[in-house]
Amino acid sequence: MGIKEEIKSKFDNNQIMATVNIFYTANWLRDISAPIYKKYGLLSQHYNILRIVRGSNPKSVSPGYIKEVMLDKGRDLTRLVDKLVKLKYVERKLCETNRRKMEIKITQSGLEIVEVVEKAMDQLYKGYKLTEKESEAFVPT
Amino acid sequence: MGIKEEIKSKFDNNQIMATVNIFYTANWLRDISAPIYKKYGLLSQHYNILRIVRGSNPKSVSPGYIKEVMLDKGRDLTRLVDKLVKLKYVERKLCETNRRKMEIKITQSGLEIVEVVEKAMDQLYKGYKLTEKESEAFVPT
DNA sequence: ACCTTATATTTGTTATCACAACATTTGAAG
DNA sequence: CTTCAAATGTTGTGATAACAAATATAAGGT
Repeated sequence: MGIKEEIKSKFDNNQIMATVNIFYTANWLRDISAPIYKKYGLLSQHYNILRIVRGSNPKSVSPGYIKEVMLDKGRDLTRLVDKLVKLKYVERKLCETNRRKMEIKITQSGLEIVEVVEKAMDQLYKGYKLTEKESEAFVPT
Repeated sequence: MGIKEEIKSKFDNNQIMATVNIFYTANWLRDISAPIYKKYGLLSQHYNILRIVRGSNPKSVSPGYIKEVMLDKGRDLTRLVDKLVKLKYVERKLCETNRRKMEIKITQSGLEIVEVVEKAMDQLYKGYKLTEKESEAFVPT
């Protein structure tokens, strides 16, 4: 195998190993995060939605918008939001001007819960270590 | 804010952004991989199990062992294996010497299917681009 | 107005996840 | 030998994921 092929093969191999490790790391992150969300009866996706809805507060947002910007594409958004409604973290009502749309708005207790979870997550993130190399490599440029 | 705090804060921030991006990347990888698995009636976890079982072939392995080494901790291993048994990709029988254990062994068609999926995944991996920096950063040293 | 197509979200269904409870077998202490 | 804790898997159950189909509204053309 010539030098070029060798480099290429090394790169392919790195790419595959990296892919595996990304899966592994993401699963690990999910597993250490889940208990925190769970403490408040949420999934990471609920938290993600709450942050999105908070981001536009006091304007309300539509499910379609949420779906667009979610980290993990919300394939079952209606029922995720159902739960947040039931927990009274968001309110949902028909849009007056376009009756196909729903308007979703975060409540006061929604705001409070996001903040609490946010702090817990910050603590968690401080507790684990990505190497600086890993962190920097994964910050989009 | 002094220079030290600034650096630390930058690092914290990088770490959080990296974390978000790992989630994002992992979800993306999952989404582009899923259709390939699906084509053969599998989930990524099934594929992961098949590769593990193949790894020990012709020796058989126990569910406990699979659980240990799986990328995504198999929380419901029995039923994941159930499906592989139903598809005739593995065989499962009681261990003679320790009747608490099960012995799981890959079949010929299991071997074939892994190889096919493996090739499809290789093709996929060649089609997308992690930067070299990303790949290298995520190869464990 | 009426028909067709596009948009926005919900619902139905099957399979899977997550977690706890259960069952069986083993090994070891008394 | 009997009893009991640990090891190993399985099963039950409610919640969620994935995907297709259904509903409802809007918009545009004729």
